[in-house]
Order: sequence, then C-alpha cells, then structure tokens
Amino acid sequence: MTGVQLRAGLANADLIAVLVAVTDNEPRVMTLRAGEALPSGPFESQHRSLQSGLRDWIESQTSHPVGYLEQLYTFADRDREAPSEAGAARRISIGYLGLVREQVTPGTGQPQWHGWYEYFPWEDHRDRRPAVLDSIADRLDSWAGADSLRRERVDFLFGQNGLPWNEDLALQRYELMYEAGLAESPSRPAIEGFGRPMTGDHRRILATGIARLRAKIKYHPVVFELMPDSFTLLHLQRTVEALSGLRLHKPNFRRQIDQQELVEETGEMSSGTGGRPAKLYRYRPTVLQAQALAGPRLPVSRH
Amino acid sequence: MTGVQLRAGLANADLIAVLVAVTDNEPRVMTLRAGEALPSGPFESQHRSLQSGLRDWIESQTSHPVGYLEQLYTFADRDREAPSEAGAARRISIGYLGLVREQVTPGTGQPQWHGWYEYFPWEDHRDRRPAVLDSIADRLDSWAGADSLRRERVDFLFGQNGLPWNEDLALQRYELMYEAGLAESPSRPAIEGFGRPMTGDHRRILATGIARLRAKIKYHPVVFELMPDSFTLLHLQRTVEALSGLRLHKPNFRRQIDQQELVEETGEMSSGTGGRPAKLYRYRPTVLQAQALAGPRLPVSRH
DNA sequence: CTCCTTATACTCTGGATGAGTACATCTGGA
DNA sequence: TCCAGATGTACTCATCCAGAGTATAAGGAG
Repeated sequence: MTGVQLRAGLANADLIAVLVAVTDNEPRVMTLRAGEALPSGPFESQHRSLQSGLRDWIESQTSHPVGYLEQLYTFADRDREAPSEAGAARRISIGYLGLVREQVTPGTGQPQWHGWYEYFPWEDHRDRRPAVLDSIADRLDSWAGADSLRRERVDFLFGQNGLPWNEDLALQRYELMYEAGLAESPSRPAIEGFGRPMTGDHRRILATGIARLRAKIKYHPVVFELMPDSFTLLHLQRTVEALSGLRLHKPNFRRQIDQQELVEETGEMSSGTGGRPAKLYRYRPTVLQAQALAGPRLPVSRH
Repeated sequence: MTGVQLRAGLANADLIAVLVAVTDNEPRVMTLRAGEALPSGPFESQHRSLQSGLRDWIESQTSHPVGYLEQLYTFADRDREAPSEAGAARRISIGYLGLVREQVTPGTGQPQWHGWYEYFPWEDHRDRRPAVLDSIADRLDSWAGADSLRRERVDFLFGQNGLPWNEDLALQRYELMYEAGLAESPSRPAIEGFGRPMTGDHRRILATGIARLRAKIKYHPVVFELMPDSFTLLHLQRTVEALSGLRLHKPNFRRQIDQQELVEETGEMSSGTGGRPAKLYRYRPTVLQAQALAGPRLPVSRH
C-alpha cells in the first residue's frame, strides 16, 4: 500500500441498485431486461455524492421519492463476469439498497417490478416451509458428503436437523448454494426450480440487499419508508412479514409497535376489507428513533 | 443508469484499511505518516478478490495473521480531498476493517500503532465522562442556536440532558462535529483539543471503523480475533471495554460469556498480576457461532 | 340472526438482564 | 505473621420483556 506491494490499476466503476417496494403484501424489486438484471450504470459525475445522484435518478424513474437509501456493498471480485480477455480492468460495482413507497404495479413500463421470492423461492416461509427446500436439501446433502463441516453449515443455514430457520441468513444461504453449484455462474447454467436466474452476479447482489433489509427492520424503523401515509397495524405487520418471509404473532406485534411509540392514530378508520374496521395510523418520526432502537446487549454498568 | 441519464466516468480507486489491535487494554489502529494517515494504496490486481489481496498485504506488514476482515464502506464523495482542478476523476476508496491479534508495540518500524482515543478522546468513557465533552457541548450548543432539531440531535448523540450515552454512535457524533465545524476539513484547520487530525477524510473513515466494530462485538464473537490464544476472563472483559469505551459489570459479563459457551478452560492458570490467579480460557469456535448470536427481535410465531 | 373475519385488550410464564453481595485466593508490605 | 488490597468466582434478587394463549368487540355476507 506504500506503492511498492500493490500495483496501480484504473478501475471501471458503476452503481447498481436494489430498489425495493412492497405491493399487495409482496416484496418487489425493480428490474430491467425482463427481470434479468438490476438497474445499474456508470457514475453520475455532477452530484457531490453518489447517494444524491442515485436518489435523483430513482425518483425520475419511479416518480416516488426514495424514502431510504443506503450503501450495500462494493462488489469487485475478479470472477464477477464471464471471463474476459486478459488485462481487462477489474469491474467495480457499488451496490445500493433503496426503499420506495408502495407502487401500483405498472403496466408495461420499462422498469418492471418483480417479486423477490421469484428469485429466492426458498426464502418465503409465510405460509409454510417451501417445498423447494427439500430438493435443495437433497442436493446439498450429496454436496456435503461426509464433510462434517459442510453438513454443519448446511444444517445451520437451512434450518435442518431441528435447527431453527433464521431469515437473516439469506445471503449466506445463496452463497452456499452458489458454492455447491446450485446457482447460475459464468460457467454454469441456472437450474430449473431453484429460483429465477439473473445476469452476472446480480442475484447475489439482490440477496445481499434482502439480507441487509431483513436485518435492518429489526433495529431501525425503515419499514415505514415502504408504507403509505396511513395504514392499519395489520397492513404494517403484513409488510414486515413480506420482507422477513415469516409469520408474526399478531398481539405481540401490536404490543411492540405500541410500546415503541412509532405510530399515532390518524383518527380515521379503514374502509375494512373483511371484518371489523381498523384504526388508521401514521408514522411518527423522531430524530431519536431515526437512529437507534436496539437495546444495548452489553452488560453495561450504569453509574 | 440505462446509459442515458448517467454519464460514463473512469474512476480511480484504492483500498484503505482500518486495522485494529488491542494492546495493554488500549485499542490501537495502524497508521502511516506519524499517525496522520491510514494505510492505503491502489488495487492489487493479482488476487481474485480485494479481500484476499488486502489480507496478504496486512500479514506481510504486521507479521500476524488477520483474524477478521470486512468491507466497511466505499467513500466516494466529491469533497473528500482538497479541491483539485476541474475535470479530475472522482476518487473512490474502498474501506476495510481488519482485526489482528495483540501486538507488542513496535519500536520505530514504519507502520505505527496509535491509540484510537487519541483521535476521538470524547469516546472513552471507561474511567469517567471525558472532560472534552464539556467544551464540545459548548461549541455544539452555540452551533445549534435556537434550532430545536439540532438541539435534539446534539442531546441524543452526545448524551446530554439526561439522555444516555450510546457508544455505537461514534460515526454520527463525528459527522455532527464535522458539520458543526469542529473537525478538520479541506477548508478548515484542526482545532486543538478535539482529537488528533488526519489527512483527507481518514478520520471519518476511522470513525466508521470504530462504530462498526462497536456494533459488531455485540452480535458476533469477533473480539476473540483480538485476543491471544489463551486469556483470562478479565482480560477479555478489558478488551471489550477498550473497544466500547465503557465499563462493564463483571459478574454479568462472566455470566454472558459462560452462557454463550464461547470459551473453554485450558486448565492452566494465569501467573497473576495482582490478586488471586485466574483460570485461562481459550476461544471455542463453532460454525454456528461464527455467524449468528443475536436473539431474534421480531415477535416470531414459532410453529 | 348467525357465522366468519378482523380488531383489540388482556393474562400468564419463562428467561434474560441489571444490580448487588459474599466469599476465595493470591501478593506485598507493616 | 498478619493484614490490606486486589483480583477471581459464585451466588441471589428484582425487573423487564418476549413468547404464547385467551377473550371480547365490531364489522360484512349469507
């Protein structure tokens, strides 16, 4: 790094966005090329920060303001694309995760929204344990063979052998599947039934976004960036469930929302889709809440 | 992003590392140029991934294996450096956080280790609330003026007005200070007493690393990457305290470590620096532990 | 009017956490 | 020799919160 060990290189960099919205209780991601690619492109050089440039661009595309935008990861591995001629520059992509408010599913506009469970069908545990998990487990089983380390990893990541399912491990699950040859790669075609493939490493980038968002909603009130101005508590719950791929315990969910004082009643009632009309709520943002909600997990000595 | 809205640009990219070790209960970071800069340099283009290239480089520099290495953030804002001539390429730096085992403080070798609280003296709350906080609070107070939003932010970030101190907010604190003109910038000199300055935005990058590490040790057993092979529980506690800048409650700290079954006795005892000799422990890594230790905070409905 | 669905308010229980106390075992100096 | 000081280690106790379950209210459809 002192200029001796590392050789200088000029890198080609671009931005790549995982844009998420939740419509009809389904988490969706913005795609191009018939769902094959995430939106991406080279730098916008006018803006001061990448973030603000990206924000502008998204707003022009979706006609909704971006509620939340965060940097995900910078992808720069050598084997991201199909092998190119020697001497080609390493391709760098700076990935961003963005949240936009609920959208009416557009007709045939260029940017299309696809349900993210099309790409990761094994991640949706809302109704039941997905059936795909059995065939995945089969394949991973033979991949692991007698290697106990591999078996342990599989059991842990996919909730086998009595271990619990952990929704946050979406990225690590995908990476394991990739390693085991169950996902498309420059040298491998996609396998039927194991989720819709994408170009290059876009599916990995999407998995990164999903995992990040699933982890995030536990500490930060970012879900509200996906909600309309007013909503019922069940609607909010369904949105969280959509993202996490899990079912939640209704009374406890309400209690939590209540305790955290994140929302307030608008005074109006929902027109009611089935049963008793529900109160409508709105988000009550605070400077404090915007940042930290996680309880301290260190045994801190107060005083 | 479709090539229309965004203009192509060729970016100059390099790596920048926040390398942390804890020696003598003091968290230290590797620096160059007499503590003025973090180690950084252009890409190593031989390796498959950035990570592995960086890992090799660090090991050659510190002669210790890197226990843990994670991507921090990609810094690409326009005003990172002193204003350069128009048309200059935007500078991209991919920041990494790395942990290396305890080091004997080297003599006058090129890479020097500096205690990170030299740069952020207000972050060390182990002995007492640092005195600098008062002068910082003064300055921020006049910066906030009558703006209640600003006041709220200051109170929240710096634990004023009865609000608790939150050690995880190190980055946000620095950013607020920067915004308020209390930290060096291309157009501003450093202020005496408010921490040792660094080149460019290196101090911000260091703050990013500190914040990330402080958050991380709560969920992941990464502290052990900073420990020698065998250690006493108090030594472990002191290390966590050094990183978090807080004092912990001894009995509860031990209980936690115990319950999580992260360590096992070596059978040996410490030679004892003061009182009764302590049992020595070693880290007991497991595939499972390596990843998730956080309790689920969503009200998940089991079954 | 009855059933079904959704909304909303409780209760109960166990475990984790914050906090404090008691006692053991070493070193070093009066 | 014995005490003071420091550290190590094992408890107890109270509180809070999260998981789980139950009960009741209020709408619509037939």
